[in-house]
Amino acid sequence: MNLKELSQNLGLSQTTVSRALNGYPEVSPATRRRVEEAAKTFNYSPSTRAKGLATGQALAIGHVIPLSNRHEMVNPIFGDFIAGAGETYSRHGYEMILTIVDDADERKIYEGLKSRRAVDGVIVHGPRMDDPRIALLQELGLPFAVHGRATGYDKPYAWLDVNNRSAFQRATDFLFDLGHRRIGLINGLEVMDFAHRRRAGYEASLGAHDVAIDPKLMRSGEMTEVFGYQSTRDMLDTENAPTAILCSSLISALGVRRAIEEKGLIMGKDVSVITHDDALSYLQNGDDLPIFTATRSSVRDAGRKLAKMLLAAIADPTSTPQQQLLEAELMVGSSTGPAPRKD
Amino acid sequence: MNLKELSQNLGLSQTTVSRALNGYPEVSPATRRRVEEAAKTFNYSPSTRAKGLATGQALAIGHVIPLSNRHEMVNPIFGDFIAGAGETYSRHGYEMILTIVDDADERKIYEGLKSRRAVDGVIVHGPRMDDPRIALLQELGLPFAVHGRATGYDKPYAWLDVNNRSAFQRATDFLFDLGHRRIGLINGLEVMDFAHRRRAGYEASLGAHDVAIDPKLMRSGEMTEVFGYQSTRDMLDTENAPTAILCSSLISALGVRRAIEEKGLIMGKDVSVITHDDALSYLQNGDDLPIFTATRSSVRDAGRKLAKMLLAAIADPTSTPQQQLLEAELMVGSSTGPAPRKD
DNA sequence: TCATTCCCCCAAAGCGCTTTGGATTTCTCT
DNA sequence: AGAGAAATCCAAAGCGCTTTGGGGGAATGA
Repeated sequence: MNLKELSQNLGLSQTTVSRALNGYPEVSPATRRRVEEAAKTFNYSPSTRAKGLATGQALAIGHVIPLSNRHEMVNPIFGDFIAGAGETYSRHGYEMILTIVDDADERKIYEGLKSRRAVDGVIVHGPRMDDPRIALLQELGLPFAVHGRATGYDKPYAWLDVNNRSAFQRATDFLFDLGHRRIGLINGLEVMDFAHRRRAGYEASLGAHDVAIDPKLMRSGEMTEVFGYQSTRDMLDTENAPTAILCSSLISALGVRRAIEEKGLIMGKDVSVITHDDALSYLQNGDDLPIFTATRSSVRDAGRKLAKMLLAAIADPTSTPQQQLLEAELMVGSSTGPAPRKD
Repeated sequence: MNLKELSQNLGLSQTTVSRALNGYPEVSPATRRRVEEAAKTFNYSPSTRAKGLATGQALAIGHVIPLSNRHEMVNPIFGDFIAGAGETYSRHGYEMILTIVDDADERKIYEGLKSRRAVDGVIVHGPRMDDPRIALLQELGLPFAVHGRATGYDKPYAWLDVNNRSAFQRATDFLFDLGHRRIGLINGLEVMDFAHRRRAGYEASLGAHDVAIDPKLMRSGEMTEVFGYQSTRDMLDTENAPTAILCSSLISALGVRRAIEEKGLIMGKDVSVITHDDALSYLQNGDDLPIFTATRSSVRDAGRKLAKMLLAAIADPTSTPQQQLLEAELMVGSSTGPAPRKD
């Protein structure tokens, strides 16, 4: 069923039917009702492509997901983020177009998206330090919004980020308050902007407490369970082992716990652990009371908000770019406790 | 830059330029080269929408992701599957359109996709027992391919599935061979077809070894870490505790291990564990040598294959539906060992 | 040389929608 | 009742592409 058939069926012109369906005022309420009912019974909805051609809009948002640098790792965050964003899109009649690329082809992908007029805007995932994509998109004139920020790029652009720095600073402060002085950091890849900021927060707290930064207590890598495990095991094996560990992801935190328990130590007593928790639907931090003390911020919620932001920017291209900094909440669980006294 | 401008620029008609770019024979090699170069320098690529309108194709595949029944859980599999499928699509010039829905709205979504002519076909994720979507899609005449199968629907349709039944039967057999007789099953939600089949395999093996099915040894739920942990803890607390556990996901397996170790038992010695492993990029089962003994099948690879299958079905709608059953490989790790002797 | 076949190329129609610029009809007011 | 304003509706153009149905020129064969 297309517009033509529907309008013939109703004995109206295509113009009138189109207007009735799109809420234009030049149509009597009676006619509008009639049209809407017919559309429903015939199960008519306008062809996205034709509509897009006519209006010059794509009614679609692109998500370009980078495969983490040659590690072939798909960001585990991504499913939940998408779920959040998708909600917003469908409420506004937009479609979500996904592209998975390895970093090398990114430029081509964005250019293609632009020149094919396939999307009205894009969400940038996983910004890295000095990420070239932001300049590229600005140059292309393709509306965009970034999940995170890119240190090193200073012109204004739309982004939404968790305050990673303050979250990790606060978490570290919390450990100091508990009496810990040797605190390890198991971080994500530090080319990723978020990891860089987390480390900055961690180091700021160390500085504020007059504790020297010890490279032996810092690890950076893809945040897998195994990575958390190995890093922790190695740190605990050193002679001046940390009494607390800060960890960048719940997945690696599972590995951290494993290493601790394998050593016969008790998490929350011998070694304290704080992790960041993205509130992923398939990786809950305990049922009601959290297992891990965590800095928590829902990535799904971030998806919802960032999508809304991008749609607003598309609707009014002249507006100044929105920026939103979410504060993570510190949830105290059973993985932290007072530093063990040296005997 | 659009076709018209490009052709004027070249002093050719739109027809010729279009033909040159699409590989039609009625164009001299010299002209073709000239056109291709111009297209490259002007960064021209045809508008997807216009092309779609003209050809009647959408050049897009829809993925409709169900939010797991009122649990709001995004399938953790999904990121890796999509990554695999995306590869195939982009190689064939297709776009991937994602829609996230909760089960109630599914029908509307598929109807909308069809009537808006937004996609040329869809991938069905997470089929459940007697899944109504398959009949619906067949009725709508929208090409589709299923990741998994739906028990209870008997007409032929395109699918790709892991042989879950044989995998779990084999895994259970393996445990019997090691001398285990009390074997627990920690399964996914049994409305999901895959979980049903896994259970069937498990039960078949029990039957073949003359061991009665004990409901106390079987759990079914969303496969989170916490679920694995609690189920295992509960089972180990009973007086006739299992000496081996079969688990449906690596995530829950982490919880299984935690429960075992918390009890002061050793995995692979006191309690053996076999898990299914989807080879997710962010959840590797050890680095080189696997930690868990596992039935392994790459979900990313499944994505690649199923996408290819769907594209083939779209290219030739008259062909009979392809079906592909992948065998999971049993990888022996350190989580299994001979059954402890009763003293 | 002329007719025939290829080779290249083109004008124009059509895909399904929105939107501009009227054309009718119905109201409203004097 | 008659004129101007409102209220409804319509025909046709246009979005950017593909594709049908030729058309003219060069090459080929007799």
